[in-house]
Amino acid sequence: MKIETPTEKQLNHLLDYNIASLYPSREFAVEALKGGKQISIYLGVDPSSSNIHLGNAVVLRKLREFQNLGHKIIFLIGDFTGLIGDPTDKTAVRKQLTPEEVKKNAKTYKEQISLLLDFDGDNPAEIKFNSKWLSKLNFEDLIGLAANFTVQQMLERDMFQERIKNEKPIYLHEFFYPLMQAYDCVEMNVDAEIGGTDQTFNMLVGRTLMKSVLDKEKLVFTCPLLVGSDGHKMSKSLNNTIDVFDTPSDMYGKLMAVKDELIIEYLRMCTDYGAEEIENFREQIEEGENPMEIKKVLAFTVTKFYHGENKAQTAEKEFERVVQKGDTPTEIAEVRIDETEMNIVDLLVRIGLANSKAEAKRLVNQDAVEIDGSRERETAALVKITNGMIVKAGKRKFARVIVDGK
RNA sequence: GCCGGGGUCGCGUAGCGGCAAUCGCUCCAGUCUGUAAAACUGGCGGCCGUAAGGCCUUCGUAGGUUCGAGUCCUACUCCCGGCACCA
Repeated sequence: MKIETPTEKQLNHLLDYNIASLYPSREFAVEALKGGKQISIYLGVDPSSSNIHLGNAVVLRKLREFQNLGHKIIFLIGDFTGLIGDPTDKTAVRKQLTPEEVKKNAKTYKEQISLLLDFDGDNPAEIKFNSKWLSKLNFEDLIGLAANFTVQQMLERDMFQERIKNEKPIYLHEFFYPLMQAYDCVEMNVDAEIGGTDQTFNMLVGRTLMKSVLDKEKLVFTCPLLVGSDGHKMSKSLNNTIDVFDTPSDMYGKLMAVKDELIIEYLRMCTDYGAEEIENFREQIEEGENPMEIKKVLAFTVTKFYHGENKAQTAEKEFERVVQKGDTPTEIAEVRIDETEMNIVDLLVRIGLANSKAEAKRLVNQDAVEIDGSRERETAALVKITNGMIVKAGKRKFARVIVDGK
């Protein structure tokens, strides 16, 4: 199928921006893409977590770029591979998902990636599930597949080397993961695959297989990995992800919590700002501009991308009010109480601002508790309960007390 | 099957038979600032007590020894490594 020939600029952006490496080579990719011929490119994702985060979004946005240029996008949900567990970058063996978990996670994916890929229009992205073909393979097929690779090739993988060194187990089934992923490519007969740099090995196994089975040179694009807001690997277990489904204020707040040193990296990987604009931001920070201001641009831009301008603005105003100025948020949880007077510690537990009395006391002793704006320092204090009273514990925990008159 | 290592606060760890129990991370709070960034300080099992303090519960499970057990013994259980068996 013919599509419009990309401009030099589009092509360069596509192949250089937020791309870590290209296989077999950049020249090969240029050749494949400049002719105005539609290629099919896919991204495979394990439904191991139900949330798509900004790290996943880097790759998805790159896919969108391909889509906008007229290329065919396939989003493959690894509902079958998820059952086995990708051994990638795990020192220990990954927990295998139950079919229920896989199903549940896969379900929410489409909604989330609709924010990033176009599922309508005349070139809609397509979703596929690899259980469709992988579950049909029999043992004979599997052996045939496995015969394309040597154990040495599999063991080449850094992570396996690491495990051998540390005397950690490598289970046989872990070799099947790249094999299955490779089979996905063959089955879909795609022209290209994209993924994070952590997927390089798996994607290259697919390249090898396509070459030997279909005599086809599959293009492989790897995207750099976005680090979490704290600078560590972005991972759900480290609790440092920013999810595309986060509420606007959460998203905005989490982005503001990104370390200063990561601002530029986040701008480059999570926004549509071009290289010159980002260079501009970098210079501004270097010249002494308050990084906070740039971070607000980042937070706003990203929040706007996922939630729209209005909600992003609301989130920004809320952040300025609550966090920067220390005011009360507009939305506060309400708690009904039918007492007229309560000990401060009991009150904190009752309205859910503390999990235990000991914790509540700690908060009071740490000067973290305010009632209607005045700080409460005595754990023995009795508090008169008044309707609409606002209790604050720490910077972010608020509750409004509603007197439940009987 | 045999040998060895291990299961302690969310995670990772320390712990001569004698203090809810080390350290790092996360986390929470305060100060400051420029934000929920950075830095600094403090906290981080529960209940009672204004407090000093008291009590209770916790180191895989169940027993035992002991004035006293995370620490010693026995059984069980789960995890990890090696060897053996096997082709």
